[in-house]
Amino acid sequence: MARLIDQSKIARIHAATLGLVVENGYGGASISVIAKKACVAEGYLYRFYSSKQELVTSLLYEKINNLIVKLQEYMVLHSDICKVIELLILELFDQAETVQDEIRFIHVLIHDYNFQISDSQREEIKIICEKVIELGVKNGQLRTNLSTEEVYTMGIVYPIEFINLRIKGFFGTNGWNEEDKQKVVNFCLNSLK
Amino acid sequence: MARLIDQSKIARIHAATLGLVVENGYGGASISVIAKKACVAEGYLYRFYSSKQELVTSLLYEKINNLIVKLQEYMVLHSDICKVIELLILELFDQAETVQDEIRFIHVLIHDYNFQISDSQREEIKIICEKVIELGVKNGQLRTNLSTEEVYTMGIVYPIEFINLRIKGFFGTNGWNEEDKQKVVNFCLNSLK
DNA sequence: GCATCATGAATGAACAATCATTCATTTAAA
DNA sequence: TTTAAATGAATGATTGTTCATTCATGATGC
Repeated sequence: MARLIDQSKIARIHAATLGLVVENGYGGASISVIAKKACVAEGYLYRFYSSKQELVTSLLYEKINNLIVKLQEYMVLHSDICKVIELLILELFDQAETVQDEIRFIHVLIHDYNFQISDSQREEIKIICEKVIELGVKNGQLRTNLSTEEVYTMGIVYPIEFINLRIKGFFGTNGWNEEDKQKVVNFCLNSLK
Repeated sequence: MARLIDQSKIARIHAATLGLVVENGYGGASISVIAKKACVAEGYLYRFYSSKQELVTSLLYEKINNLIVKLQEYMVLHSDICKVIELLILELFDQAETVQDEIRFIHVLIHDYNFQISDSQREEIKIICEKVIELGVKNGQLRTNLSTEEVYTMGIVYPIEFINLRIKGFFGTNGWNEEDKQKVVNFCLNSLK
């Protein structure tokens, strides 16, 4: 038998891809640069992915799925829908603090025209949003005429957009503190109440 | 004397660039394709721009400036700050309806890592947001503890994001009607009240 | 325990395609 | 005739991808 596949190489390719996409966008993350950063041969990733597009897409799928799973866990644990939304937003901040790249990776690719969230994930997100509305309305925590888009936008898009504004220092302020986080939570929740 | 510069060629280059960036993103809008679509020689645009980046950047600058000017006009005409915000959001919808590409062009590039709004424009936007807060608080139409980011996000980013969600048919619905537009206006205004 | 073989993990030079950019040349109007 | 507008073939760098080759190691026979 031949030697075993070195899993650390794959992990390194993943990490390098993530970092380079975040830093330079999809176009700026070329195979040769990814391979160099991962200390791996240029053609190596083609043993696992049929193309650069597939590599990045599968990575995106995974990161989004992590969020979906987290969100579903919250919904199982809490009947208080405001708590669920708060936990989700704080999770986004938390990821941005600890593994900053992951949240920016999603942010970059979600707005890139080479990509789109898979239909199944989009459907999952839609269903979750509808469940949020149903539960929130039932126990009187949310407005009755909420749309899927409003929940999605204020639960995910707004916080991610805020985080990126702060990471880029768009209005001169970099980073955030506990008060900022709570302010975002309240802002998003209020808009849905 | 030699002949005069054919202005329609420049206009065609602009239009082609806009359309292709919207359709395929910055990376997908190559010089050769732009030139082909504009029915112009490949190297022609270099008579007016020193690079592809400069061409696209100046186009972005112009489109954003149009919005800033529109917004400033609204603020001169109306002391009712809610009316100003409503007009701005309706203008975004209007542009999306009539010259769909312009609003998508901004949306694509604003999230592309090859670009950023110029410092001067960013400063202008910041100042306008602060003025909105000042006026809105003075006549009791807006909350007292509003941040620049909240005004910017709900006045511009949210509507643009909504429009793109609908253009892409993200949740299955394409386009919008008058009721949708008013709902967005109300949603954004309420979040700032 | 050691040498050998067979396997497939890993490499990286080579490929064609495409990229942005240049500039000698052509063209047409002043 | 003069001038500069306009062209588009050519350039060199870079792209994603391929595949013949190399290399490390687990299995096998002694």
